Amino acid sequence: MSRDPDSGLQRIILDTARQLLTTVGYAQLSMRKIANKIGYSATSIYLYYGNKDELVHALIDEGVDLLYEELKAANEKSKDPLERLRDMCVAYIRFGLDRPEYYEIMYVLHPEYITRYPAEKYRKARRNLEMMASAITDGVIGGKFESTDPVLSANMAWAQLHGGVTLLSSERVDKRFSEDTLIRASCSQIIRSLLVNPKSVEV
Amino acid sequence: MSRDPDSGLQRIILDTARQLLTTVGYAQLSMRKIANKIGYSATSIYLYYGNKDELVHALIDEGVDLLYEELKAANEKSKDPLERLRDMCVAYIRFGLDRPEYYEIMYVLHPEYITRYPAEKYRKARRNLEMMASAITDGVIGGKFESTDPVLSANMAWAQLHGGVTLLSSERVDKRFSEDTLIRASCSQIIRSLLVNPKSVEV
DNA sequence: CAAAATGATTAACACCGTTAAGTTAGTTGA
DNA sequence: TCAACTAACTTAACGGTGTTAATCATTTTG
Repeated sequence: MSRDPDSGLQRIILDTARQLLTTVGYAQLSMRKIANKIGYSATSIYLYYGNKDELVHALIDEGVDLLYEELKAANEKSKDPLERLRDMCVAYIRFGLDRPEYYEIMYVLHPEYITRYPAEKYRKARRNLEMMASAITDGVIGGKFESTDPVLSANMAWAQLHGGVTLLSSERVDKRFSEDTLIRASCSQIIRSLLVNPKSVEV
Repeated sequence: MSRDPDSGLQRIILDTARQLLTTVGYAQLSMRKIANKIGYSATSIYLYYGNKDELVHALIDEGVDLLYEELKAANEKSKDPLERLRDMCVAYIRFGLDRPEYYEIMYVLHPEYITRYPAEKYRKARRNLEMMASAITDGVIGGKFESTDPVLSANMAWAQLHGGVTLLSSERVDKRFSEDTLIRASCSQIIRSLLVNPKSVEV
């Protein structure tokens, strides 16, 4: 399984899987559908991916990179830790709402699934959280933020963001509030919880 | 479908479905397994539940009631809005972690699923959030809390709690932090975001 | 040239939700 | 009493799923 990454068919499989994922969603993504679409038999996929897990893990990988790029761009837009954090929060939620299929396989799918996710890839996924943690740390150093444990704070921020994304995109949240209202509220909630002087709520 | 709720077999089906849900989890819950366990054919279930959705919705219903009882108990333990809210937050997270299968079908499962969830049941599910909102409102009236929109604040709190539950129970969260640490941090995060005077962080 | 490796296939297994048709037993009404 | 009807349940089947084993060409290598 998983031989030369560029051996033609493997790339085609991954491309088709990605396309199906983003069009019909994970629930409708099947080995047979991928195979049909490219004119191969379903079992051919198993020559390049040991099982469906491996294939989805490859897609998760892409999602992690995609999110990383978004977060990095947000993080580099400004020098101010507060703005960096705020922009990253917005970028995170936007990613979750704009690419729900990626978000689903990355962060929503069954725990069983993620258990089998290789440890090395785990580390890459953690970069994203670390980037937020370092913005918080910078804010603390700069005296604008207050946090006894920036990593814990980053995890709390993540929980807030993740909860927001999932409740929003599953339409479980109160429809009286617009998407924009909820995004703003989430971000200012996170920022305010870190500010030394929360009176300045110009988020 | 869904005739007399107490027509014997219907109850047995629901009981067995619940038992399978809590033992093997939703992913392993199938019509055929339920049927096998009670010695009937799978199609017999369709005499009492139109499809798997209906059956799962009945289970979701139970979960909603279960959570409601927990939240109500927490809400009635004290008169102080802050304590009420704090206890409800803890109760919510505990429910999510102690009954992950219920929590999954209630709040994690595919959006498609919840779309088909009947509107009347939706209302019942909303009671839970309203109870938190009213504790916040009481806190605002009492002058301890600050919130321009208690319902929005309740939704933010919910997002934080939901994010915490899902990240924790899917073990996506940093393992350096104990479950207890994360629960405490989530709750104090929520409370602090509402306090007029956040200096008193004795949560 | 024969042997081995490569890349793909077909057939099959064991599941899944669901539908249609059939069976069996019990009740009702003329 | 006996035919008609109804309720409760079953079997068979459809189309779908992930996955494995066996097979068949084709190409590469010794």
